[in-house]
Amino acid sequence: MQEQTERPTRQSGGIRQTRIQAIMDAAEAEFAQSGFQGTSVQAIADRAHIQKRLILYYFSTKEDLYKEVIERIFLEWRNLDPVNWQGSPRQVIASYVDHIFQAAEGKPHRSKLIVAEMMSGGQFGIEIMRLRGSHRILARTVAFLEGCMDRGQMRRTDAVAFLFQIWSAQHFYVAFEPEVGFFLGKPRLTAADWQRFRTATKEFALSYFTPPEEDEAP
Amino acid sequence: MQEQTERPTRQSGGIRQTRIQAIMDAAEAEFAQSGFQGTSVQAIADRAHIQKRLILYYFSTKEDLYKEVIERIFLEWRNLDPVNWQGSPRQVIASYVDHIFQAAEGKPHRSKLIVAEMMSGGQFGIEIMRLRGSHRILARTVAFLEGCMDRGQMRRTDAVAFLFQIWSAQHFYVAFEPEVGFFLGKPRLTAADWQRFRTATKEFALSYFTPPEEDEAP
DNA sequence: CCAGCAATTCACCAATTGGTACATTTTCAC
DNA sequence: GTGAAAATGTACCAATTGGTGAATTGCTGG
Repeated sequence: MQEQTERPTRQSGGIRQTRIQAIMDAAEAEFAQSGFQGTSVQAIADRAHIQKRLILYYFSTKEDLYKEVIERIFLEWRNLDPVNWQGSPRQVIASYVDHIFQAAEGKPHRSKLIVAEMMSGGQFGIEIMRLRGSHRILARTVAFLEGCMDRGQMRRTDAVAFLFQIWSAQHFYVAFEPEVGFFLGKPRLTAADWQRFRTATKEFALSYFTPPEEDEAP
Repeated sequence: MQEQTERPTRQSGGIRQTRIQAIMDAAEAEFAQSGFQGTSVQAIADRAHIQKRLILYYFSTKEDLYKEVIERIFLEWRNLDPVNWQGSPRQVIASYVDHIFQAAEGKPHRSKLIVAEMMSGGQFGIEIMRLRGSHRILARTVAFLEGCMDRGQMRRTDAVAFLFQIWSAQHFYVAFEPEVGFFLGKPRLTAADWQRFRTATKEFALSYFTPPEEDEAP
């Protein structure tokens, strides 16, 4: 990835990075709401309280901005992925679910933007995943799960589908917040609601594993 | 709603219904791909091989068309919802999962469009659900599940979250087809892939229920 | 203090947007 | 057939789209 190969390359004060971050934050929210085609540069400018021209100064095209926003998301997601893999399988999975739900609750835009990107074909997102070798992350996690199965710690099942089931729950609660809220009779989900569904998802995932030892803390 | 209170109200030949269906089909696909804001009337016209003017003749505004497309989706979904509720709980749930996955696989646009609508706030979709009293469908299904729990046929759990888990899987495979395909090393999901994930989702759902009687066919 | 570059603003472009006015052609009950 | 409504085509509208040129402001090192 070309970190420094921006437009006006030189060394730069903090202003540059500040602006870029502000623009990308605003773009993330707008793209998440209306997708790439549905988002105008003007809308991003309005949200960032900035001149439209400035956006096209820092990012030469709307597409460039979009790509960099997506790239940033995948970059951040990578960090919270394997969750160290320490502790018992149950602890690892519980921690994994907690982490991705926490990320989704804290920055719902990120999750929504990826959903929008995939729904419109996912060409940019897939390209980045390809470059990053994202399939390795999945392969590693699947290997971990199948190891658990081999050792009799986990009920045998389709490991890939098992992972997708967890991912899908996270994306669902973010993307369908209005609908979930409607069914719950409230306009927005509260922290308690999020905890409820995170717990339920964790319970589902853990139901595949053999019960904990007596000396293991919940 | 007002079925006949269209624009040119009179009785009308088959041409009218044919055109309207063609327009709505094209609109469904375009809206699903790019959302409401991101879809131009021209794009819909191109896909339907029709003049743009004609779309605004049958539907006075883009928003009208959008609303009617959404309404049609909810209308069709309602039909395949309760699945008669006949047979053992296991059979009912298995049939339920089969039906919604079959619907998603057959008409992925419908599912994607609802996702897009919810991500952009869901104002139109929620309004329609409110008018239709969609919460009743959920309540009825939840009651069914809790009845199963009371009778000891199902492991006790959060019934609402259980249902959401099934819904989320369906939406996930539709919306994330490019990503799922990437992980599977293929551009698009085959019928076999769909069957794989449908089976996995069914297996997950059924794992909450007590094992079948010996005399029950799988 | 000022040269030089980064940051910002103003004005503008052609193309496209959703939508309309109006003329013309098809359709169809009588 | 005929008349009237429905369906379609042509031309157009003001507003917005992504993007550019060039001038202006602000900052910082020498």
